[in-house]
Amino acid sequence: MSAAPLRQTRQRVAVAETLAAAAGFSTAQQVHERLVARGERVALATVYRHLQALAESGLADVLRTPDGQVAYRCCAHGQRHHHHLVCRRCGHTVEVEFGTFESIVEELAARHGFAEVTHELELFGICPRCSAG
Amino acid sequence: MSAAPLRQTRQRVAVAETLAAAAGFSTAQQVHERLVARGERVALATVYRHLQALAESGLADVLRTPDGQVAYRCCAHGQRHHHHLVCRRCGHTVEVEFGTFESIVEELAARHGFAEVTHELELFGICPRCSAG
DNA sequence: ATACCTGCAAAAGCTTTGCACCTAC
DNA sequence: GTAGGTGCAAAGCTTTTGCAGGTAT
Repeated sequence: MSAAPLRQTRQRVAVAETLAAAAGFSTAQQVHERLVARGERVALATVYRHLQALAESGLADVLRTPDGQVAYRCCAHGQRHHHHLVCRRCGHTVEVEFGTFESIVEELAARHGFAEVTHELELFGICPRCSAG
Repeated sequence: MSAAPLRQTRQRVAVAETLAAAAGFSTAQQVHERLVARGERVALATVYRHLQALAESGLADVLRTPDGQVAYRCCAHGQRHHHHLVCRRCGHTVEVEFGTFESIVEELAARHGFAEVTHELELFGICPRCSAG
């Protein structure tokens, strides 16, 4: 019934470390590229599997890039739901929390009688660094 | 330089009508299905092309479903940016506008020095009708 | 007549899956 | 020793694209 225990493999560690080291969001492909560049040999399919696992266990955030890829980001904060401001150019990410917004969503869902409402807010822009360059 | 004039074809009308008739968001595949069911013969590729065109010209909203498909919805409101509360089960959609939110986003982007910020808020839940059933 | 549009089919991505082998426990 | 993990390759999906023929204007 409970989930099977996860094994500590070279690949699992490598994927988790690579994701953790990244500043913003990374796609499976990007994580794989970095691993290869680092000299680690990990199959792309394995990267996909680990990223999914990380997301499911709540250790990573998931979002979809505007062009449809799935991107993951190591999630330092525990349970706290938060949003992101992502630079379209360099991927630099600012983590954002604003209670005001959360409560607006709740109030809104209630007003329309919607249940089990999940919300995902994506903000894409150009960060100050890229604007300057 | 300017866009070529759009021709009034059977397919264009059929796709636009089908999208307009739908209550919530529709994917290209769904629109195509409905067309076929209605007896219209339109190629899937053509549906994709028209939906993209509708979105580009601002006549349709675009969003990505949680599983990665692109969904479109006929957009009655002109320029006004708005968001949606979408039923995960039946697709029933409520159009939502809340100025408070828009200003929060602007203030937030400014605070972090981000430029050209676009935002998309997706709310998925179970609508009252489906909850009752 | 001439752009533009359509259909078909193939290609292109990203992601998932099947299966035999491997390895942490 | 065994259950879970991995690699490889193939399949699955949605979406895009090339091209020859069709059609509004």
